[in-house]
Amino acid sequence: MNKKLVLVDGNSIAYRAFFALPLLTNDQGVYTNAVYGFTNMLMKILEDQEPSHILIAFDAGKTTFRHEQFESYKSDREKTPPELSEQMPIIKEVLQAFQIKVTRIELYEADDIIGTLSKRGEDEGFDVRIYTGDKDLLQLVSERTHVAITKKGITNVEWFDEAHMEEVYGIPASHIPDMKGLAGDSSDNIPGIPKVGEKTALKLLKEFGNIEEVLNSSEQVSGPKLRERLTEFRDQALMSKELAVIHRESPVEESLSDLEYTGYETNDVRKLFTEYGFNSLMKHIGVDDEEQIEAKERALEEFTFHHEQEITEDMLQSPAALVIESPTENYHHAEIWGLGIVNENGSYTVPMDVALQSDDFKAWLADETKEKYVFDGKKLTVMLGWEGFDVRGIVFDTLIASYLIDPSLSSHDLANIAERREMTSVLLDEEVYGKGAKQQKPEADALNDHIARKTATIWKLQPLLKEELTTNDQWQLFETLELPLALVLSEMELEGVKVDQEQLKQMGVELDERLGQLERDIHELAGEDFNINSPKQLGPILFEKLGLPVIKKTKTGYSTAADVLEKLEGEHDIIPNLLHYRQISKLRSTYVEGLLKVIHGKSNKIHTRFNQALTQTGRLSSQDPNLQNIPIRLEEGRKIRKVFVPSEENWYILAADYSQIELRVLAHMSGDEKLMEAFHEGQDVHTKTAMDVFDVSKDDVTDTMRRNAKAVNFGIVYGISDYGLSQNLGITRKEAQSFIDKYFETYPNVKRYMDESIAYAKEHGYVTTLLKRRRYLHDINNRNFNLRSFAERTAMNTPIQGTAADIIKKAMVDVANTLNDQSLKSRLLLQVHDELIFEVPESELETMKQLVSDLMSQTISLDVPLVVDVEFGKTWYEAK
DNA sequence: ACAAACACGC
DNA sequence: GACGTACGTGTTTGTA
Repeated sequence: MNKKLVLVDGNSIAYRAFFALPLLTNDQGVYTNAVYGFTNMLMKILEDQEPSHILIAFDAGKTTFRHEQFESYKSDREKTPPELSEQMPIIKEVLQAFQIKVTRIELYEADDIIGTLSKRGEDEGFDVRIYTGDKDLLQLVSERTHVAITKKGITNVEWFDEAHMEEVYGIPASHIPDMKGLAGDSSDNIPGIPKVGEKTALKLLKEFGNIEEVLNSSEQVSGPKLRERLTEFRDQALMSKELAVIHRESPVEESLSDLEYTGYETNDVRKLFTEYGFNSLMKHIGVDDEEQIEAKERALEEFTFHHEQEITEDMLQSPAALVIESPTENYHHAEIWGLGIVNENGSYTVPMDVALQSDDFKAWLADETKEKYVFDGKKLTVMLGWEGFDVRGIVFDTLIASYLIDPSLSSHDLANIAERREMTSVLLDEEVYGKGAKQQKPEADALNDHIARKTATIWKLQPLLKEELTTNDQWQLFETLELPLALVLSEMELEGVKVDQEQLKQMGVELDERLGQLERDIHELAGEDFNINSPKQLGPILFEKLGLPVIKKTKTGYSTAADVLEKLEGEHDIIPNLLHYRQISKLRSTYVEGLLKVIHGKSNKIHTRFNQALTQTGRLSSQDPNLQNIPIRLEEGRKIRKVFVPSEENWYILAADYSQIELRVLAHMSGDEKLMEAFHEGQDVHTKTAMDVFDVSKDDVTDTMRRNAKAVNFGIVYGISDYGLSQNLGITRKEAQSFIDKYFETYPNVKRYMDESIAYAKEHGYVTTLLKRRRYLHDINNRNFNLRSFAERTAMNTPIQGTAADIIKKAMVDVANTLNDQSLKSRLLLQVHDELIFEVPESELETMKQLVSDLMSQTISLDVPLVVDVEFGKTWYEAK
């Protein structure tokens, strides 16, 4: 048998895993990110190496024999964060479950254990493979011993054998301590020689051999300063080298035969993975999805329900939990599988065709006084809407409740919502039905069981979630804003938007022609045919064949993104053609073909779906198709809007948008007089910002000043960093930072408000909007600068963007109610973050212009006016 | 089936 | 000492 000894630097890998992953916790709130990363790495090692022998070495306590030589050894090292220390025992548990030997020795480091065992291994004819993040261990590389150094991420490593050592360092492995002796190592607080870094050290060693020879030949070294330092710090260098030498005769008790690896018990590992929530790792230990689900099914609570072949009086009570089951993601094309009702009388399922034929059921659905608890009422309402049913009386929606309680949760599936509240009453749809191509309808009994469980879960969750909302002071937000909005959105989605299909096709033909011409030109300019849509093919052509300067690289090669191409505009005729090609290509695929694909067969309209429970800020999103990113900035793209037309003769498209709503919200929430002034006086806010920031009069504001001011305003609203701003303006980070500083000097109350937001977040762990929407910022006190900075920017930005979202949502509810109350025919069709799109009969145009503008600007009262611009036209394009 | 690169809106 | 930088959706390519 192949003798292969794998030695792992446990502390190093744990550290790496901890910092590479966000601070995950399992459902008990135990931190698990380092355990997860470590386990992932461990399994990769076992898979890749199939070791015959393996050991994980850990450091012992704080002091080691090296401290006797040099007391400040590793003294500057930051203390291990408690969030990581807590995880070390769990890592040991994992290793135990995997039946892998672990060791540590007092006064020695993991390095020394590894050094000793690798030597013993080599002597006994083993191939040795070492995993670590610490380059010190490279000194052990030999013909039989290879070292893997962790790179970006956790499971990525760079392998060093003798040849690769030569390539990278140009010195033999055994001279790594010599290098440390000269260059030192700030992370271990090894001093080395001041001002000598890795580069210099390598140069010297390549020239003279080892450290002693370098020091002895110091008079031959070029550079007088360096020569002096070599003499002056001679002893320090020698001591540094000694510190870096790994001890290869440490008192390791384990013999090699103790380290023999015979594998693990799947069950032990599975138990542990379940405990810590490592479901994604299950498949790596040969526990497949079905086994997992079976295990879960066995764990489900006992549950009984009645499957009936007719709708009965017992079912149509109030309140009741209601499930209309459909596996179809896009509910405009839903296949309905069944119906579940749970109320005081019990739990029922009924075949859907039976329910659809029942007038009693239809009346119950449409009866506002019959209170219904649901999961995703919008989906339910739209699905039944397509079937000609009206749904009223939804008074609780578990999806929306879960979203409001914590939008940051990665999943608001019913099973997850329940699981978080210690309920084991239901499985995920995916677990029952399978996913993707493997999805299939189960046997009737299993299907009805699942439907009944879902319905019962909603029933049981309702009081819990209501309590949580109340505790969070979010009940009003839920009841008067989000829940009514869900109904408004369902009407918008069901109504759909009419598009001029013929015109869209015509645009497709024209774009095709232009694309063909551009393609020919580009191929000619490149001197060869290639796939222009492939950055992988385009990169080498631009930056190798045509020799254009490389501005930016991506993970996988050259960046060919628009901002890069724009910098190359003057360099080659191919560039403008490429930019144009990209633009046209986007229009054709996403907008022309994309929209044609989603015209609904039954209505000949486009029916998007708004996701009301997704964004972290409270905004909506739109999909299938996304009607919130229809082109507007460039004229060519904007023409797409011409195909969006009213669905009836002599009607108009009316667009009403809030002017600068986020900045107005900021002015209101911060109470900054200077910023409020701009809005009270009805000035152009970017010009006003430029005047204030650059301290000039209105006439002296240059285009550049206004552009900079606008970018800073933009940055404030979106919470971008100095880096983001610098990218936007094509300036350095320093310059961007100084703009931001100036902005805060100019608007001190904005600064104060931002600081208060951060302080609030640090104290409470979340920030809120005007209407009590919440966003938790888990990294707000993180030691990692970037994560913390990001959380801080989010703390500043979310109350602003989120409040703007609150406002337009409230306006939507107001508008929908008023249209209804006044029996107007006009219909709300779309929302695009700060604007509402309607279709309006000619006879209502004047009424609507006034009404919509008034309702939107008065839906909430701020200390600055909310200004609404209203436009209309025969198409969306003309409503500008 | 999934990731990467790119581009559109706010 | 480096982390990776507003959010969301959709398209295409290219690989597993």
